[in-house]
Amino acid sequence: MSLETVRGAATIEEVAAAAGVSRSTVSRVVNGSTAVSPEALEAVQRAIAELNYVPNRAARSLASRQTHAVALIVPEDTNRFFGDPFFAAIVSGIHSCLNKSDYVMNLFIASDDPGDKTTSYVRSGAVDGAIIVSHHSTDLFVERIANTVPVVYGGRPVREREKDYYVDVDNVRGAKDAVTHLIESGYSQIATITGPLTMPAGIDRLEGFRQALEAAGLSELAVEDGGFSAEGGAEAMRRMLARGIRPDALFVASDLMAQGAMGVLNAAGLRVPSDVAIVGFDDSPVASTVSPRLTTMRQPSFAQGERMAQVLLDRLAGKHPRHVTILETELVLRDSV
Amino acid sequence: MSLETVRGAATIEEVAAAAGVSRSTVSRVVNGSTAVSPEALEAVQRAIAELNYVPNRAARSLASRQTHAVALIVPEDTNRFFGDPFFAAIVSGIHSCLNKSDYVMNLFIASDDPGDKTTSYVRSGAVDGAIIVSHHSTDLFVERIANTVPVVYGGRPVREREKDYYVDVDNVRGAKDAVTHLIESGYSQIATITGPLTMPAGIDRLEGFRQALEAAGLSELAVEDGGFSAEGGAEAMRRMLARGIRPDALFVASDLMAQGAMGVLNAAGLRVPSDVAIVGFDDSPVASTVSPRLTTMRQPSFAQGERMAQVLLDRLAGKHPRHVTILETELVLRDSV
DNA sequence: CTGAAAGCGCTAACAT
DNA sequence: ATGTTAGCGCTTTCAG
Repeated sequence: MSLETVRGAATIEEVAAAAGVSRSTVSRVVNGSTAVSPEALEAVQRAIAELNYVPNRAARSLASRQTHAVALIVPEDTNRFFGDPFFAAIVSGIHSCLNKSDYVMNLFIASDDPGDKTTSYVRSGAVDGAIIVSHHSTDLFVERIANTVPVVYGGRPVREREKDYYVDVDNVRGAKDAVTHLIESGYSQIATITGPLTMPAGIDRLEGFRQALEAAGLSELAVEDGGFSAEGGAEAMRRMLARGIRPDALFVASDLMAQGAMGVLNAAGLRVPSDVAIVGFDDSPVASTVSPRLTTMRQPSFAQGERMAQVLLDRLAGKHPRHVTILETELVLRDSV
Repeated sequence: MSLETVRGAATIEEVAAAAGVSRSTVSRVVNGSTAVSPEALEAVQRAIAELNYVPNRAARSLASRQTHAVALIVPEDTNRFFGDPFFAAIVSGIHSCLNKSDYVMNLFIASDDPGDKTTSYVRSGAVDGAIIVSHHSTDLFVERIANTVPVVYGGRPVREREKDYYVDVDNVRGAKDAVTHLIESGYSQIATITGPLTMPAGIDRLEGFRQALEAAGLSELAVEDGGFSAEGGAEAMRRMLARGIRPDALFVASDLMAQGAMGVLNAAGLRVPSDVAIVGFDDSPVASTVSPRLTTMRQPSFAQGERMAQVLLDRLAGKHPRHVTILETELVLRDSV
């Protein structure tokens, strides 16, 4: 017994002894039960402070069947995840919300994970719930996870089910407004660089693009997939140019892709916005870094992250939050259109 | 008992029953012990597959006193952390190494918040070890964590102790080589924009700057702190210009700061490299994005992350890795000098 | 308001 | 090679 204390970790038993009460009472104090006399409370608190007691998480979790941890699961490859400011903002928001609670966050970058560590981690009871951001339609394990613990999705799930909880931005509306701005600015030869059309965000923004065009009686000049990355955006732009297509305006479904596209345009001797106007999406940090600064549709990613965490926390607390939250976007006017 | 199975989680007991063996044998199979007969192994594996058994992490951790999790602790404000490609590369490296092992990573963005969730998380036995990246001299909780579990630092710790384990790049040497390159290119009016001088990386790169100057018999023109951020770099540049200082070359201790500085230089009508040559540090993605593309000292951040994780894993496995690993940098010639 | 007792699901000696 | 036996440190009925 004293052998165990070698490692320095005081147990609830030792605290109980020091305070002259039973383990149960210490447990009540630790867990904030009101049914404790002031004297006992006082004694226990002193003992805890003296012994520098921190409850063992595994033991607590085993007994209570709760972990007070949530998984943040990102089915992307590592580079994409860490390179994309969109994720940065989402994670910040989640972290900000969780930080006010007594939950901790476990980050999983799940795609490069053939052994499916993520799924078995979740199924091992290591977390009480999960937040899943940006899953493609090809991600099979998502369902297995959703069958194991409460899940909140970032963005509309690929195959939406009635019981799904998610927080999304109004991508259709945002894209439509962005393109409408282009049209109202006098452009009519409008092409788009999309995200992957396996992702709802990619699909929805393309849909908004088309709605705006249709509402104005215009037809789409070109649609290229840029995969939501700077390099993909550059390639999409190259393909478009190679096909001899010369838009007077471009709706690019993410700022990162817009950055890539602008580089290619630049190299081709085309000026922004005089030759080609561009409106991006996200308002990520690069939007104000590139030259000319990018006019873009701002996406409230931080708020989205916060909200996702809050919805999950509410569910875990037994409350009944709304299944779907849609956040609005906002056009930020800069110099590229 | 059958009430428990409602949640669907099979226990080791159920697997044992299904396989017709004892719990111990199942445990041996799960943990890869060789002392199991082929028949038993076969039976247990089948039972595991049939019951979809995943060991409960809390129970396993409680009994074995190991968690197979490590904390990645980043004592930075969240925006800095996610905005900086340097961290992105480090974390990718860590993730890459951990992913090959059976350890999982718990990400902690430790605020200086006195509530100190991170510390108590670590002290609760939730992780077997920790990786701590980029701590300032002001971060108090670092020591408490290092006293609780094995720690590996990213970068030389502020107050280095003999027993510390860390992985760093050779900042002094790298900075010295960068500045030497400037000198050999014929520049002599050389100023620097440093990182925070509360951080070893900031201190060491300044030291290298001075060593190169001294070796060439030159004196330093100006030293401004740019705080390792783009905005800070811009401000540092503004201050320098406002003081009437006109370097012919600049050593900027991070590419992000160099980007900021270049914007200011540009706005002031100064051309790079004809008016002011610049060498950066990091070789972060922006280095090849800015115009002109930045000559910079490449830092092997991904490798650094990988190595940090490996050192920690080795320690946890009872091996005795070297306390200190220093990785070399490499000058990448582009267009800014 | 408090304590006793019974596990939570698993590992790890120790026998056999 | 396998089973038996104790716990790991905590929560949680259940009595009192």
